[in-house]
Amino acid sequence: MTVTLADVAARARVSPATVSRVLNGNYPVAADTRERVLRAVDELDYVLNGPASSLAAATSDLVGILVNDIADPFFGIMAGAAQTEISGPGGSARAGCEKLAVICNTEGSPERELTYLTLLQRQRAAAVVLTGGALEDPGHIAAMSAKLGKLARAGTTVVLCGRPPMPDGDQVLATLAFDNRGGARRLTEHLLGLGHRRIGYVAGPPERTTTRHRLEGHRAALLAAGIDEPQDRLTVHGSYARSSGYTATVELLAREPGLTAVLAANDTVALGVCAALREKGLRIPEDVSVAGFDDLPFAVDTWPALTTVRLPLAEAGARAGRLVMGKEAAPVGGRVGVEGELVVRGSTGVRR
Amino acid sequence: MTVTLADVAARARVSPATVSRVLNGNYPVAADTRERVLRAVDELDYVLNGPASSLAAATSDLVGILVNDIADPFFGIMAGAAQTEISGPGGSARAGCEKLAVICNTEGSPERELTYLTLLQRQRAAAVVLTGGALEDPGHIAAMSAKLGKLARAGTTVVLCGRPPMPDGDQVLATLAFDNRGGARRLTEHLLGLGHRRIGYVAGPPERTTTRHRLEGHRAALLAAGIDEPQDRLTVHGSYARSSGYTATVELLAREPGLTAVLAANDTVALGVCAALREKGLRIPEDVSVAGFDDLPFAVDTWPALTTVRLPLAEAGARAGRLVMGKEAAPVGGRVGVEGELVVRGSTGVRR
DNA sequence: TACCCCTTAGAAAGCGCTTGCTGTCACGAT
DNA sequence: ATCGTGACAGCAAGCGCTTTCTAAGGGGTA
Repeated sequence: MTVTLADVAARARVSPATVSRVLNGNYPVAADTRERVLRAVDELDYVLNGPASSLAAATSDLVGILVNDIADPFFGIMAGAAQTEISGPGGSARAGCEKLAVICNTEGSPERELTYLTLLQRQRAAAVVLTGGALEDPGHIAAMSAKLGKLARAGTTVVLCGRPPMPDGDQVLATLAFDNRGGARRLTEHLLGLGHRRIGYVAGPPERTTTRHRLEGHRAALLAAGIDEPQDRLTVHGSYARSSGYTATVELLAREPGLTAVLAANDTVALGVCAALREKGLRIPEDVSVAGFDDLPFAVDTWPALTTVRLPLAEAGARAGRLVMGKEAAPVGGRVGVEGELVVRGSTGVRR
Repeated sequence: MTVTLADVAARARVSPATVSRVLNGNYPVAADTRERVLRAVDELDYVLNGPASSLAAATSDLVGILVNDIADPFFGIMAGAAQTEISGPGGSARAGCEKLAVICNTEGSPERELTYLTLLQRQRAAAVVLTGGALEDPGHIAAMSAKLGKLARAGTTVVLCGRPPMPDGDQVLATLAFDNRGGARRLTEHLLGLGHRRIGYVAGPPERTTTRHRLEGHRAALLAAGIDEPQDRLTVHGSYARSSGYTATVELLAREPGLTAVLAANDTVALGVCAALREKGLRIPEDVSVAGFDDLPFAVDTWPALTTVRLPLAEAGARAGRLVMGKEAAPVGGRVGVEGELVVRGSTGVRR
């Protein structure tokens, strides 16, 4: 029913071994033989049996990209860039041997993260890129570390992108970590420079490293400016969703009606913050300044446009893709810091 | 080096066949034997060899989801919902047999679309979901049709989501087609109802069916209202990117300074339209009304909020996932129309 | 002319799993 | 006591490919 290597071999009047070698191109085959084989492949419309090939060769051309939430452009942009780089040209010398770069959506669930890793391990994936902030839970970190270790030992290359380094980094080829602390710090300094002193902070989920790092940067800036009142009062945790920004802002305003600025966990959350403020009749930035984080594409289109910290998501994703494919040498130590750039737009202004 | 089925069998003191049956759960195995096997699996930390299993069983647990641009939430939302449904609970009775639902980013390229399909075919994928508008090119349609036919014959289930039906639909289990025509028509009628007569249209790439359908709906509404001047003058084609909306609006304004409304190919393009108008000093909606399409999450956060047509992306994606997994029976004829709902917000107003 | 080496093709042994078929055993029915 | 039957377990034959090893030819060199 389905065409096999043997069929192609018969048609080209060579042995299966020769067909395999033509297809893989890693063994000398005379030009006219190759020609004949390729013609047969074409005529029979032959498609290699991936599982059989992976079994025999003990490797596969599958590359996994794990993301927390693919509906969020933050991950979509990184994943897309990584995928382009991985399955793009130059990935490997021989034609017809493209990598199958696939995106796996963990929905932020630690279990699903591990499940996907197991599934990729089962498929003997050639490489894996993990994106997005990690969970702080020690149990999960240990489980991830163990799982990544197994993958690495089985020959799978692992790269982390936009995620803090593993405690014991030797399972991982390279880590691209965003400088969330520094970015948040610069953002808060910007606000302080505009005269703001009562600054609300809508943080992300407390169990994520990204949340903690951004919050730490924020607090460090406040502390450096001599503002050391108990900041917990002006910090509200939530999710990375827009609705979280809305709810948190209502809460913050109740706690401190004299708020003159609100910092959001990210741009999406900032949208919710703006909506809540507007609903209360507060003008942005005249009454309250607002800032986000990430600089997602829509940040420039809100009104006023969002002041934020630009993270080079596409560049980082692409670099992760190149690293994991060995197109680019891994840096010594395997760790690369990725800076965020403060982008000042209309949503922040001097304190009135 | 790596643990195999035989190792597990030895440890549990049963035959490999028994281990396989425990793992697959499709054959009676005595409770204590099963227990022993599972313990051995656990102790040895055994992970099934996917390729070997797929080869022997002639099926795999891979499910592909093709999207045009994963950085675009339009696709991210659909793909995420589909993936959740596919790899989620209830997908199959037996544990440890989750589907590996993966997203493949074609970047809108016909070649990459076919390449991914071949790659999935090579992996003997269990199912494939194709999202997003198709290309109008007859050559490509024929190639796709042929490829999908081969997949279907090889046992791969195919579902189209947010994409027009294939000309000869028997390769496909089901098609969820968005009613782009109807949505665009209602949107234009809304504008006409507000008194607008000079309506610019920023269309998407001419080679995509989505573009054509939306444009057809728009023109049908105009025609029904007795506006039959050569509409080409007020239509500009571009991409589905924000920048396209900006450029096109500049062009439209040059062609017709008396414009009182602009319809965009989608919400993202509408953002660019708004930016261009604002830059020209035109107020929205007082001077010019603007509307988008899709109702992406950010549409409510622009200022003013975007009037648009809501497409139930998550629902459609989820349904496609359920259909392709056989969790839901395919409708007779295999075709399902998905309606868009007009959502009126602040960006459209009566003509001044 | 004899020898060696290089190039290219084939034979065949797996890779690790699934599954049809063949036992084996215990039990109730005859 | 005998046989049929149902419930499990094992044997062994592949699934379609890769790759090592071996063989065959075809110059070049001495």
